[in-house]
Amino acid sequence: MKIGELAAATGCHLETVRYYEKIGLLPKPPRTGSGYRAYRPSDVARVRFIARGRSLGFSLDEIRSLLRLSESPDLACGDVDALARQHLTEVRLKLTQLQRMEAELMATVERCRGGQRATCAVLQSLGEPDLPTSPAISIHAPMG
Amino acid sequence: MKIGELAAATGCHLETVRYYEKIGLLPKPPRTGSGYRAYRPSDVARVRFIARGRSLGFSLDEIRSLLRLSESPDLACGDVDALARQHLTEVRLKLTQLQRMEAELMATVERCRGGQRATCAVLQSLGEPDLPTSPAISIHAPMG
DNA sequence: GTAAACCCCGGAGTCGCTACAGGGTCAAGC
DNA sequence: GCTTGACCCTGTAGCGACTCCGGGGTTTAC
Ligand SMILES: [Zn+2]
Ligand SMILES: [Zn+2]
Ligand SMILES: [Zn+2]
Ligand SMILES: [Zn+2]
Repeated sequence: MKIGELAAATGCHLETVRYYEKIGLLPKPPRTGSGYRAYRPSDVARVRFIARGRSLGFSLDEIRSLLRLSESPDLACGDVDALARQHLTEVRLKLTQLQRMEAELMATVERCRGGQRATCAVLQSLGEPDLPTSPAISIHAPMG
Repeated sequence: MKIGELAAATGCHLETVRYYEKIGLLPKPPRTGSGYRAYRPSDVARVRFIARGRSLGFSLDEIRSLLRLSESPDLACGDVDALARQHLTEVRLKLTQLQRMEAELMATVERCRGGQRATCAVLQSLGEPDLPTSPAISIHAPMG
């Protein structure tokens, strides 16, 4: 199976597949005579594992660890679970930050019901001299 | 006031201040004879405006627009509010994605109470062939 | 035979910083 | 006068996780 089919079967772009190969998340597949990558069905499973991990917010480095752990079938799953729980706390931290952000933003927007610019609550809130600035988290990062 | 004092007064790194200047968010300040940047108090307000905007999750581009809008004092605040409301919906979208992520992750982690790797619910969930992969959002981005 | 659809590679761009490397400047202490 | 250290300058490279582009080669269908 060629890279396009693999991409279609897993729902990700073929550039992404090449990227995963480049950073060592996918093994280098054999090539056809003309240099095309030739994948096997198990590669579909591996890419799907990665995609599903990403959709749970795992970083590619965490997924790399999970893949390694999944390849040694004798081990107990303690390490896997620890990694997942650790990641869950990261997610929850982000969640509370985002909730705070949403609350502040909503309060600000609600306060301003379209008057003059000079009394705009949004601008007032941004211009307030001594409000504490909580940690900035990225909302506009590209999301697949 | 020198860049270090500006940074201290606003709570951000001086590299960040230089970065804001580079991308045109801060005007180029005059220089001392030896080439040091010499800021005025109004620059503190501007950097704080940016920092507060970032802490509400606005992108630097959105903040650029907000700054421009804040500089034409005659306008009504309709555009400002529209931008803020638009951003609020972005935040809420991210929030629901993160909540979904948290719920799935928690359910998975709870299902697995540390047995054998072969029955690890986390690995099973990742290896499940036909689970839909929802959009991946970045959890591990650097956060100030 | 030729056009479309696929594949290859390498490099650059995204966002919002952060961290150097390799220098210049300034104030204080001896 | 000399050194030490804290500050400042520029320019560049790096982070994560892709995405897109240019400039080519290959395969497939009509
Ligand atoms: Zn994580
Ligand atoms: Zn307003
Ligand atoms: Zn926004
Ligand atoms: Zn487990």
